Amino acid sequence: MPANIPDIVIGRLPVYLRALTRLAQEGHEVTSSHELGQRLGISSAQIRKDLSHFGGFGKQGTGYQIGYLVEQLRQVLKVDQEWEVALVGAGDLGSALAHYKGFGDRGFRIACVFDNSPQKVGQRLGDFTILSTDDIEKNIRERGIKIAMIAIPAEKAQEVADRLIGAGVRAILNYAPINLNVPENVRVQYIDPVVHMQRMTYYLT
Amino acid sequence: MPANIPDIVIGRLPVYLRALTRLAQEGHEVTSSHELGQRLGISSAQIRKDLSHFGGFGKQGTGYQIGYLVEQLRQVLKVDQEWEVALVGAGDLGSALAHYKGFGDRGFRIACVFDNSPQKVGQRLGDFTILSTDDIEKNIRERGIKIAMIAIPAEKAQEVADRLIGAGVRAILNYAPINLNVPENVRVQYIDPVVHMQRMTYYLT
DNA sequence: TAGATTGTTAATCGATTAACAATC
DNA sequence: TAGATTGTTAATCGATTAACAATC
Repeated sequence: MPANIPDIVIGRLPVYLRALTRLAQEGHEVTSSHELGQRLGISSAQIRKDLSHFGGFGKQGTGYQIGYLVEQLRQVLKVDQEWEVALVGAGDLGSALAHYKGFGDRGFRIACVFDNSPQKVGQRLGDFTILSTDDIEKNIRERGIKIAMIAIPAEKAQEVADRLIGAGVRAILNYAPINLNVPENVRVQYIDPVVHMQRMTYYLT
Repeated sequence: MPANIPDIVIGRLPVYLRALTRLAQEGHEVTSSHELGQRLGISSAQIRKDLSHFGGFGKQGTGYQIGYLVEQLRQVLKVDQEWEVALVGAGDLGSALAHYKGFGDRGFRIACVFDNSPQKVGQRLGDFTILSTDDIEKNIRERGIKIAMIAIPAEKAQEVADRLIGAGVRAILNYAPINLNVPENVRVQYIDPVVHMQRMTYYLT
């Protein structure tokens, strides 16, 4: 396991993995840095450089065996296993996430769903029974869950994050439109559709 | 309007804007690059440099008037107006987006919702009547819509994107787990929860 | 062999940070 | 005035790209 890989490189690997999986679905068995780069709109040199941090996965003259490269990237990203994920928030967005079928074959499985509304606690949501947010610590700790998704209003997000982290969570996907303050051994990714759209309006005439 | 601002700078402005709005909600009237940087986990120098691309918004010794800075950033990002947004896909995720209350005061309003399922077309979804995807071109063009959200399966996403773009859309928020090929005058932002989580598992022990 | 493509090095390009004069 | 903080310059740091020997 090589050390000190730039985070920006790590950030591109899941995109490569997704594109490679799709190439495989389309029946391709081999690809090249040029082909992949063209699909993703990035340079072939960048792809080769990124991959070379982890080893030589290709062959001169022919390129990359897609199946093999997918396997290697899964290992690098540690998604050659299934991570249990906690979901906090059973509103519209939380429900959509709970029903989403796309986690399983990419390394994740929602393991429990929390909500703080007494009306919702005990109700079924897809395959889950909604648990009280009071039970976050107990459940997270017992199952050893390291990853959580936060899909609640901004006002409660920091408090919930603190509790998740206290219970052992080390990676948070935050849908609440607010920045979280977390210790440096905890990683956060943000999804806020408005932030993403505001980033594009600048370029509209 | 200054030219040639790095895109990475543009990408941070919505995050600044969100944090400033929250500071205002909390009752602050003034802030500094240090305070804002601390909240966001970035350096004060970066914030000052980023803002300085667009003008001197602060005052030595005292910092930034939050209300004024919010106003200026909204202008820079062109979200001092309300953009009409088309939503394609009325599944779980599309429904969650259609019901989301957080667009309005940040510059966006969903204007129409499309789905290709005959069962759904004509049904109500929140304030909308679901339209057939066959009518995408007509509606987008008539209303002059420039922004769209795609919340459909990967298989149909490229085709829908092509049609949206053909009808005049110039910015796409893509929730489908696939890379889109678009002309260079069209901007795309990607939201794929799995990609975001795979970016974090690398760091988990 | 001839053509293609990798992995890697060096050069270029761009972004971040440190530092400080200006000034509120 | 004294303390604080901006806007900006120069220095540092890091990422991307170009180029090519190696080799399939």
